[in-house]
Amino acid sequence: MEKYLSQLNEAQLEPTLQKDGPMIIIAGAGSGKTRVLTYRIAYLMHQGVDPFNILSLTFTNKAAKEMKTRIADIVGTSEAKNLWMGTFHSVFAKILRIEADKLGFPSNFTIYDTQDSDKLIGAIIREMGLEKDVYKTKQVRSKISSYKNSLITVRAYFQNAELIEADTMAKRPRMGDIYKNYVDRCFKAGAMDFDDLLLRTNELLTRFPEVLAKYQNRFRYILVDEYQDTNHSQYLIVRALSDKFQNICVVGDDAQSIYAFRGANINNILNFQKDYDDVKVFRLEQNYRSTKNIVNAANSIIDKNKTKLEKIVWTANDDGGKIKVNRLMTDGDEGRFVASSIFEHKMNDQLKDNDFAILYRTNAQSRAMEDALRKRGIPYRIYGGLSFYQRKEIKDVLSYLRLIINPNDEEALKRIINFPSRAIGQTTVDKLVVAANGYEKSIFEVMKHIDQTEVNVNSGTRNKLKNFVTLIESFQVMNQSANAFELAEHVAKASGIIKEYNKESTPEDIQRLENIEELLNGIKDFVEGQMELVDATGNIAEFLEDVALATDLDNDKGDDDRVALMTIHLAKGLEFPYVYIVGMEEDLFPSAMSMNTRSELEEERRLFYVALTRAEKQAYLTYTLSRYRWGKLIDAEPSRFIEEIDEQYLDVMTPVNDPRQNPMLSADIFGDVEPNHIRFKKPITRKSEAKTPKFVAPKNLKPVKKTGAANANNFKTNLFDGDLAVGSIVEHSRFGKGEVLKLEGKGPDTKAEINFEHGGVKNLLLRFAKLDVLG
DNA sequence: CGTCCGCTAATTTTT
DNA sequence: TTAGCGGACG
Repeated sequence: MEKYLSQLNEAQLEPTLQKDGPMIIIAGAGSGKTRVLTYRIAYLMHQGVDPFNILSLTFTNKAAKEMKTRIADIVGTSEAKNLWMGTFHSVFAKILRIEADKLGFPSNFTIYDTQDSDKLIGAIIREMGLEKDVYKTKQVRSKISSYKNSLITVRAYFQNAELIEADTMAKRPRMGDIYKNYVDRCFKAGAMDFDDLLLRTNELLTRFPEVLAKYQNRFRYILVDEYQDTNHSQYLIVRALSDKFQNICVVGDDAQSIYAFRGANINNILNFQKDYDDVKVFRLEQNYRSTKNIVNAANSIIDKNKTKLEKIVWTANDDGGKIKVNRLMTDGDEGRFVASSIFEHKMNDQLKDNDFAILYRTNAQSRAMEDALRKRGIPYRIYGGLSFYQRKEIKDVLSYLRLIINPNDEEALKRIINFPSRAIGQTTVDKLVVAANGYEKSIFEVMKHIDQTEVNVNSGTRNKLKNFVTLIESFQVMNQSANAFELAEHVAKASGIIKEYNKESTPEDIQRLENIEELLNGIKDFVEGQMELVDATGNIAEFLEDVALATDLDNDKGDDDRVALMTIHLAKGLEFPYVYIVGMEEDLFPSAMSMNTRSELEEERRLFYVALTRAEKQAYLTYTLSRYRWGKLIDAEPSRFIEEIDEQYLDVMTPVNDPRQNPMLSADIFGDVEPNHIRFKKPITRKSEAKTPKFVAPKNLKPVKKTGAANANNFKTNLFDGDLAVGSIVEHSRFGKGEVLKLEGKGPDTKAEINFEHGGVKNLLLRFAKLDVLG
């Protein structure tokens, strides 16, 4: 143990050795807080605290896993195994499964993801006959989510005249009824959404004092990481559980609070000292990660915020290079600039691809970056966005598995009852839903006893419904004896999903089959991994829980050498030698939606602070003069955040008085020439940008691994009128070969009438059509 | 009941 | 610029 403790500096050692009582560690970016947390837990165990009595809550499952591994290295694997460690959601999902019956839930309750919630809310709005333009599904969902995060239950809502008044004023007087229906339907389906995992935990701890006492006694030492991002619901859970022993250690950085939009309350960390008696306060202010220039620049930014805890982050590291600021003409140029720059660094400084990260405010910005990296043959990996588990084919397979575990799962059932097609249409499903609501049973129950119900369907449909029930029940029988992998493989085949995608061999279908195969492999890995664990069964239910709460980051093996692309939110907690922060423009960053109030703007500023402090050696900022948004070129202005950085830490590469100067850029505009040998052939104008063929991403990119070079071949470029003439022979990925009959219009807006061998005569806009010219 | 087609809204961030 | 939804038709 001493060996490890000697690795800590004075400021880190103090909180590590502080065993009892409430404490807060205010930890600046890159100050080694993970190390402190890790060693503190190890030290607690070294001091004789039973790992069963330690609860550690982290922000991602990956963080938990890493911490556990590091602790295992110090105290031994068998001891580390007994620690409770994970995200709020995963830890309390586990507890809720144990205590589910008290709340009237089955222990195998389903966890609804956002998509499931949206579908259910949409269905309820439709069933209630409300106008979908007034009651927008996503708005309603986020409203319900914020109620839940503030512990406003349906009953509390209806008792709160102010809330009702507010919703009425907002022209949504039925909000409360939708909320009630949503909660009822989730309950009946045996399902909890993300917010329920916290809300129901609170309900459990409040309504059942003996349960609270049980977990208070169990979790004698509680640690919470990223405390600045906890919401009210999480705050109350932590308070309740720590109330008896008061051995509560929270770690966080108010300057990195970036999840207010999801209910996080920065006051939780600002007010911690008021919540407990005799709080010990520790500060970690030395940054070990970044250069002086980066640390100081970041400090000069966060200084602009009014709401903050005082702390001074400093570093003993080298000055390093100043932060480079580059202006580009368009987002396409921005991508090419970043790709060139990465390419140069790799060559000149002997760096690896995973030394680089490209960070952006919105997921939509990844496209331009991808295109440029792919052209350059630089391998990359996109984090976030549409995750693997949200893909249609994957969700379909998972829905079968979900239904096996919990046949009341309404969203899973609706998804697959007619996929693959069983001739059970919307009309029939609507009737079933009505009946289910009437009988206060789940849809599956109604189907099971269809002959004893009043549901008005003909005998043919009746049989189809019975067949579906039989199919699911046969899977359930198999689940008694088979492991998760055997079951999933059987389901994929017997449900007809595999056959469905084997029908035609379009590239999309092939991709989908590959994805399903990858899912099955994942399940296999999971089963094998579970064999080693004591308290795990290898059952499909456990796999589904992992999936429901997994984030894209959690699945990262971290072993491949690729440039990382992700939103700044996702980058929190990570570090990279070279960081490119792109799209530094007003209305984009800070986002146009976040400039209404001071607190929103301050959150954007903290987000920028997070972005900048990811960089170890060098940070780049880029912005453009115009950017494609909604398919149109929109003028852009540089972000106010650039100006807010003290200029002594900046290297402005493209001064404002010289709009075209940009030596790196020209290389890629006209082809992939080595950056150092380029000369401008033409001034860079919008026209030359337009002439650059734009790559069109395929419908289904390989989800997890993406190598630029590997995919480059199959792309079809978008055509312009000059490329085609009447009589040209073209090929389309779906319609096959065809002859151009007529051309109409100019430039990218050209319309072409083409007679295809599959599909006959079609009118296509060249701007969108994916065509190859054959002759 | 299923498929095709055209309209519309989305782009803030996610456990 | 695209995905997703609803309406029309077979």
